[in-house]
Amino acid sequence: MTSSQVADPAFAPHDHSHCTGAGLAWAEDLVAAKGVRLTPVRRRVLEILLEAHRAMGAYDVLQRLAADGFGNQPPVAYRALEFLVENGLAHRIRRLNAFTACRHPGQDHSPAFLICRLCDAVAEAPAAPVRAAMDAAAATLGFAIERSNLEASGLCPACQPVPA
Amino acid sequence: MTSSQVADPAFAPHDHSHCTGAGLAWAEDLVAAKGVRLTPVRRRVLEILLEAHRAMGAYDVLQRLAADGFGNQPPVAYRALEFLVENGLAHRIRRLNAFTACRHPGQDHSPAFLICRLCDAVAEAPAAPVRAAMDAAAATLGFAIERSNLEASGLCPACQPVPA
DNA sequence: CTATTGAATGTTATATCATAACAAGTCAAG
DNA sequence: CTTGACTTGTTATGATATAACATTCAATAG
Repeated sequence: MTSSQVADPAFAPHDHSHCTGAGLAWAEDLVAAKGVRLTPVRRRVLEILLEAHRAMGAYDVLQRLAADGFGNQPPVAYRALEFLVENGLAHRIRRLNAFTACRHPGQDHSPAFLICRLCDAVAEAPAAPVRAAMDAAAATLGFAIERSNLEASGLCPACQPVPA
Repeated sequence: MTSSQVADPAFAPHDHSHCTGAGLAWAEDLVAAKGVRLTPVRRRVLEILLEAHRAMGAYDVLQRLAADGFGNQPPVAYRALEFLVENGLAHRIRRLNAFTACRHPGQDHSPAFLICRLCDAVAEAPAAPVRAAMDAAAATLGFAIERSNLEASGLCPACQPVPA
C-alpha cells in the first residue's frame, strides 16, 4: 500500500453529506461539554476523516493537512488523531494501521469493525452484545477491561460471491 | 519499547513446562494432519514463543533465532510467524505489534486477548460467546467474517488497586 | 542416479508506521 | 504584561514490515 487509503464506506449507500455535518456538530458539543479544545488542526483532521468516509493512514491525513497549510511532519497528524480517538470522535483500526471518524458519536458504544478484505470497506457494527460477552469473559479471569479493539475481516455484502 | 517483549503469562501460576510440550505436540500432529512442514525455523520460533510464554515482537524472536544460528534478517522471523498464525499455532496481537503462541491449539476457538496495560500480561480468554456476538452483528449487515482480532486492554487481577 | 521442480530460507534493500525531544507560538488567568 | 498550560511546528530517529531476488533443500519424475 503506497497510499493506505482504504476504499468505500459502510456497506449501504446513504446521505453522505449528512455524516460530515453531524460529526462536526457532535464535536462542537463535545468541546463545550468537556472543556477540551477543537483546534483548527484537530477540526480539519476530523473533517478529513468524515469526508473520506473511510479508514485513512496517518500519513494520508498528514498529506491533506499539509495541503491545507498545516505542518507536514508526522507528529502533527498523530497528535490530532490521538486527540480525536481519546475523545471518542475517531477510532483506530489496528489491523489497517489506520483511523476512521466515529460514525455514532455520543452513544457509549465500544465499536466493532468489520473490514472487507477485498474492497477495504470498514463498517462500524453494533457491538453492545459483543462488548457484554467480552466483559463476561474478562470477569471470569478477574480482568477489568478499559478499552477494546474488536476487529474482524472478511467479505462485505458487495464482495461476496453470488450464490448459485 | 526498545525491546518489545511483554511481561508475564496468563494471570495465574501454572505448570509452565507443560505448555511447551503440549504446544509442540500439537504442532507435530497438525503437521501430520495438514501436510504442512514444521521446519526447524518454524519449530524453533514456536518453541521460543511457548518458552517465553508472553507476547513477543518479531524482532525479539529474530534475535533469538539469530542466536541459534538461523538467519538474522526480518523476513526470516516474519515468515515463520506468519506460518504459525496461518496454522493456528500462534496469534498476532495487533495492539502490541506482537505474537504469542496459541494456548489452546486445536480447539476451534477464535481467541480474545486481555492485555494488562501495566504489566503487559496477555491472557487468551474463552471467546466463543464473543465470537457469536460478532457473527450476529455481522449478519445484520450481511458481512461474512473470516478472521477476527478481539483485543481488550485494561488491568489484570494483580495490577488492580486493592479495594478499600 | 540425476534432473526438475516447488517450497523454504537467506539476504539486500527499502517501505511504512510511530514517537521522543525540543523550540516556538498561542491564549487565558492573575 | 507576565506567567504557565497547552498546542503546534520541527528535527531526528526508532520500530515495524515487506518486496524482490538469490540460494538451498527435499521430494520425485524420468
